[in-house]
Amino acid sequence: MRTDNRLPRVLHILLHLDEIDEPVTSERMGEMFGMDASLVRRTMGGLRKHGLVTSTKGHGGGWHLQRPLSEISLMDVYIALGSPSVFAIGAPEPSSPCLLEHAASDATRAAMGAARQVFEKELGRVSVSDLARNARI
Amino acid sequence: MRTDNRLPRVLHILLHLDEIDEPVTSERMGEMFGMDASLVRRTMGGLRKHGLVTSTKGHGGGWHLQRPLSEISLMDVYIALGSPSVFAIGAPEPSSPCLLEHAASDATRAAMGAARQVFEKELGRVSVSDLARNARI
DNA sequence: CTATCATGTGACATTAAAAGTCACGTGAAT
DNA sequence: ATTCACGTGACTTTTAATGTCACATGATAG
Repeated sequence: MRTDNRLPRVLHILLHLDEIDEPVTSERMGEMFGMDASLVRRTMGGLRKHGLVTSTKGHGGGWHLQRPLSEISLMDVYIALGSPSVFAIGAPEPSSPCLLEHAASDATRAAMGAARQVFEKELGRVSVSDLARNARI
Repeated sequence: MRTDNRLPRVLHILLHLDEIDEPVTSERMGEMFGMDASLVRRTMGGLRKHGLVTSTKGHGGGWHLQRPLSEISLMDVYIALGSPSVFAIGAPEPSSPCLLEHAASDATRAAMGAARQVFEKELGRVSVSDLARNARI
């Protein structure tokens, strides 16, 4: 399985976006972060739909923040990315009515559920501006 | 990325293995669990290396448990599978010395680390025989 | 008005790792 | 000696993220 690295990448983008006053084009972001401009648009598009950023077309257009970073939690970003699945391991729906298979699936899921809760709680209590503050120390 | 379903699958196998007195061949396991016999051998081989099961060759050979299920925690099984990576999301090593990129990576990793700890703790406090007990209720 | 800039998006190519398959070597029991 | 069963290298298949390309859409400048 290939890991989904969008969360840290988007956080990085947002942190820089906050330091630039004028709108930033996808093209420029692509150069800054080593991404294809089209991929930038696609990724940022998710954030736009969730009200984190806005985009303007035409001359002088580009991306800018819609809310201050202090009002965006890492969890908001994670959700805006579509709440990608956290786990590389899984427990598929049991393929048989076998109770032992169910027990094995359930136990695996229980551990994953507990881990997921912690993951989301951690993301929820940190704002993107907290990261900027940490970086400055 | 495709999810790694080996943990629940192997737990299921171990639970059945405990209910069969004679050694079970890979061939038979393959039929029981819808796997290629070769894949069974490969998967169980990991468990053998960690002392959870043993295998015998030749007539009447096959797989059997080396320890009672009450002495095997889900964490033992997870480790025997090679401690596969838990997460489908990730934070790669920062590609630049940019402090903001580091902060973004670190925050993501911190949440993942907390989640991983909980995942492993949950696995550690459940034995495979606990699953059998749950299934019987 | 039209040329240019920039986003929006469908379609396709690439990549990475699990899962699955095949073939054959090794060793044990009859 | 034959059959059974594991052990394992090498390969193919599968799946979803990632990345790329081309072009439509809409906004601004002059």
